[in-house]
Amino acid sequence: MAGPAGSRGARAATLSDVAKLAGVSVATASKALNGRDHVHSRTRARVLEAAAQLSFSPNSLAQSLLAGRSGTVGLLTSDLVGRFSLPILMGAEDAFGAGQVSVFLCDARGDAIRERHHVQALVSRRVDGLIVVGSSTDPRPALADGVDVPVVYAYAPSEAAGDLSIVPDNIGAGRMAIEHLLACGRSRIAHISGDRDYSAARDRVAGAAGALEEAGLEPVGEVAYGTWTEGWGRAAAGLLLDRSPEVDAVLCGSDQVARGVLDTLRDRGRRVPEDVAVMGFDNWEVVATGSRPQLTSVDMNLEELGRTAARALFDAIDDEPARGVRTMDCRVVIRGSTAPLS
Amino acid sequence: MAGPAGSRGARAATLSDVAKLAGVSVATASKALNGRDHVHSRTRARVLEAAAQLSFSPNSLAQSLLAGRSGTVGLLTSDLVGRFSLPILMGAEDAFGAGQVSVFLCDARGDAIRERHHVQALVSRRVDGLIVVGSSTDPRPALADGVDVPVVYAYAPSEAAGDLSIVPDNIGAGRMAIEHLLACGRSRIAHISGDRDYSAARDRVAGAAGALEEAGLEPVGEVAYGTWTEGWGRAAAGLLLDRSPEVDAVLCGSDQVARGVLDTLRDRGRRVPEDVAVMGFDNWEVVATGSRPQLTSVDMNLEELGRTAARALFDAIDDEPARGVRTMDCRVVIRGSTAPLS
DNA sequence: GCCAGCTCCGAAAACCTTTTCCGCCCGGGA
DNA sequence: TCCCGGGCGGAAAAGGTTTTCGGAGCTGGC
Repeated sequence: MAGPAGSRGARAATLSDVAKLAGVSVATASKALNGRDHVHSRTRARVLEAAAQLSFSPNSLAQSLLAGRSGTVGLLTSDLVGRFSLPILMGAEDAFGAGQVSVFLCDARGDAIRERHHVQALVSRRVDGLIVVGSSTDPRPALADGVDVPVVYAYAPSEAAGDLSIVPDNIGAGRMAIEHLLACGRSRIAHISGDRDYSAARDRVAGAAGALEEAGLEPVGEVAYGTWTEGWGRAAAGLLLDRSPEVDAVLCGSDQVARGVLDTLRDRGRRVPEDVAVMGFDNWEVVATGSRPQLTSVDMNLEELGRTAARALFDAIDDEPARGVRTMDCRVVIRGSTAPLS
Repeated sequence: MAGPAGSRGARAATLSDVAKLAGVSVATASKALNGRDHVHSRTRARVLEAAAQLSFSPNSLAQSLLAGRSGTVGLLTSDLVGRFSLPILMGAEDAFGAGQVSVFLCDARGDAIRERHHVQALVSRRVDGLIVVGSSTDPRPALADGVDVPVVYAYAPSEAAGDLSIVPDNIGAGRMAIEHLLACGRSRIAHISGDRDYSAARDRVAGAAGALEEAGLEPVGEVAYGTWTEGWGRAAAGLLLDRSPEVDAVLCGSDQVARGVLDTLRDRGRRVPEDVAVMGFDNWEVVATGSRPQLTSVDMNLEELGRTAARALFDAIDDEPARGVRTMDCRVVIRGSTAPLS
């Protein structure tokens, strides 16, 4: 059933088992399996045959021990449950998987103790590097000293200037969003944001304000800060329509807020996008495509951010360390909730 | 700056470095650090001091090599992007994290080749066990033979009867949902499901049908199969109201479908929950709490499922293997969209 | 026939830790 | 003073792999 390799519990075949079966030394078996020179093709074939027969799988622990590199990295998230860690994680996993690197996943659940604990374990396992994924774009404390492997911070930058961090360009994103609305011919643009305590919210607002000002336009009303929820979107939109009924576009702090805004607009009989254009943030696929009309949104390219972080970590491992904060461009994904004024 | 341990690139301190600094042999150093007997307390203190000074961290690779177990497990998902893998993964990570087990995360992206590749890598890294997380509750092929570590299948059961699988009890969930609606005094209950190709959809329907029959009730209309989207929910609800306006409760295949149903009910002037109760499935927090009214939903307890899978894997590693399919109970989370008829 | 040179293979060290077993030294008792 | 025992520390092996270096065997040329 389980093939000639024997069933579960049988000790895994080792290189010297293979060598014995092939009638050669371990050294020769190693060279044969690794494609080294100075092995006769007949011998090589015999070794390969023996290895296949025993379903030999080289022990990476031994290889790593000898090589001084484990071919593993640690991915340390502070909040897996959040929506932003996952795509980053996927991008990183993707980039590493291609390069034969295995990934240790650790979730600190926002707890510093737990984080130290995980870091300690990873160091002990001799990971070649570490990616630290934050749960918001606010700067976070650097890892404790004594971690002498390369570290790349993703999403949340490190507070220490000497570290390398990869973050989305939220200022540019705010600018981009406004530019899209302007391109749609809108000029009375309001901004319903999310939680003011998040730098992501403030940065987007700053970018948007900059773009408006450059276009010589005044924002409609104050920027409305609140929470990242549909409920807030509904409430803030109601207030907005009461105070500034002339509004012809609403930029929202997140897709959820935008959903709430859409709800209120529909209740008040405003057509989207004909009367009012609505734009979200984060491009959360199911939310953005589930709404009526589908939601134009800004995508932070988080998967690409994860891939970039992974590549940066590769470089750092290969002794080409970088430092500072690198920002990644966002992109506007256009759907039905924004359209040119006719 | 980086402390006495030396900066990045300096070879990590080894046990013999510690021994040398403490003026003892490696054997003694090992015993001292591991709390073994036959070490004088003065000696032990000296060793501990030396270890701290060098910020010594034992090399897990060497330990694993010697011990014959690595203290690592593989978590193999077929679809990380899906909504169901993540909670399972978190539960498992949680259960393992408590022990001293590290988790390798691999995403096969639904590709069998990629999956084999990952399994091969994990075997080579000598993981002590494997959890395979499927993307739907439909049975999936077992891992290839030749994997001689324990494997637990989560969410999607293995097709091979000898394997151990942990899956949510969707039949029971369907039953539970109906029982809740009955308890609310509803008797004209329709079911708008998701994609018929998913056993999750069919199982929930079967459970719901059984509960209705036991209550001596006829379902309102046929079960409507479609897709797992808001759009489908809106469309199906429209049809339902046209054909069976007497309906007083709608059980939906997912929270997204339920959102769509809520939309249509609102458009048609039906009050929820006064006129019609609506119930979702999956208890997707942001979706369920973002809607108006908030959505009663069935939670599959996926995090608990992940924890259970992890514990089962522990048992299997400790030579207490189990087999067959174990189902996990679901639970109803009651919110505003269902309430007793007044 | 002998030697040079090339091809192929094997012995051994290295990576780092744990554990077993042995030996040393010191104190106490005869 | 001698012996014994107990307490403490050290040498060495084991775990599996890679690499280096040396050596064996064979062929071809003189």
